[in-house]
Amino acid sequence: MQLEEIKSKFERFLRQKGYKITRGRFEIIDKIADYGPHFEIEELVRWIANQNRSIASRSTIYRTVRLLQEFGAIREVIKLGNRTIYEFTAGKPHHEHLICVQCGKIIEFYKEEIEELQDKVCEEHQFTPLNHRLEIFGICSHCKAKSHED
Amino acid sequence: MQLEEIKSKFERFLRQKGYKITRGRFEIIDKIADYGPHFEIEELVRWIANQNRSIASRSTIYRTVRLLQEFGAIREVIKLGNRTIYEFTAGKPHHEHLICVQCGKIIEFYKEEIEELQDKVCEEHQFTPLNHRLEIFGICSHCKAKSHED
DNA sequence: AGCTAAATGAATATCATTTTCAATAGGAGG
DNA sequence: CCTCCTATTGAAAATGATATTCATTTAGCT
Ligand SMILES: [Mn+2]
Ligand SMILES: [Mn+2]
Ligand SMILES: [Zn+2]
Ligand SMILES: [Zn+2]
Repeated sequence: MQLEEIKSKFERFLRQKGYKITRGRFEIIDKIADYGPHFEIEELVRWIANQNRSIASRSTIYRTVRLLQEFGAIREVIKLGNRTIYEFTAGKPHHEHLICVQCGKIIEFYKEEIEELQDKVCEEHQFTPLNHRLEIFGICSHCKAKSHED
Repeated sequence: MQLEEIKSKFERFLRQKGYKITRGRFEIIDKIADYGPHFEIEELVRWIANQNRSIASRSTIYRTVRLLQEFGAIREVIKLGNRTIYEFTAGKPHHEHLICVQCGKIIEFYKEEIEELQDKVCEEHQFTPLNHRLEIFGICSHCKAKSHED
């Protein structure tokens, strides 16, 4: 289980930054890990609020997600309309996404060659890449099949 | 000059949809074409408002940008924070972007091989791609040089 | 235990974008 | 050219995600 490892690294991160170790922050990490691979903050806020014991307010959840991004355990992966979908990168290898615009399904993929070509492009432009995001929007096989039914 | 061509195709599009041909819509196209390759709507609204004769209200500008997206002359190319950067695709070939997180500079590029690999990935997942966006965030050569000065 | 700065929650603000609604203007038909 | 119907427009208000404010609480040091 690497969740504990991430939490202890996060603890070190907080200490080093002079931030405090609070129960709320670690409970939010647990909830995010429980929630699933991809989430929207509002969705998470509602999900947490619907549980017996509310562990943190909306403000704290937003603040903690920001902190976890700074730390590097969370990244923004899809931006569509006014929605931002995050993911808990927690030891997961880097990857990109196919997003079904019909049903919202998210498929993950990784193509080494695409990554290499990106580095090549950056070199050609003397550009120092920090991060990137490749979003492919389209129709998943399930939705495709369904639309042929009628 | 293909701007005129685009406008006449847009006119056909409007007619076909049962929409009306209004002066405002075409003046907004002219302004967008004048403005530059990439724009944010609020920026455009302010820019248009600062000109002698105001050609359209904020609402109409938003509505027209949406219409032009539907028509296919404009696409969302970068989403960073709460900012959306659009571009007038007006006959321009498809491309992706490098975005300097320091100065905001946008560099365009196109790599045929990346496009092909994307199609391959989609096939592998029986996914029908409609459109995609590859954003590479980093530091441009100019900002890099500047940060080495001190 | 006592002190101080950081964290928290609730309410409020912000910012981009959308919607509402009353007034106006295309454009089809006469 | 006139009339009527409907789409469009502008201004203001609403929305929705996220950020900020501020009074209160808490972590962590002495
Ligand atoms: Mn993912
Ligand atoms: Mn571009
Ligand atoms: Zn689907
Ligand atoms: Zn730069």
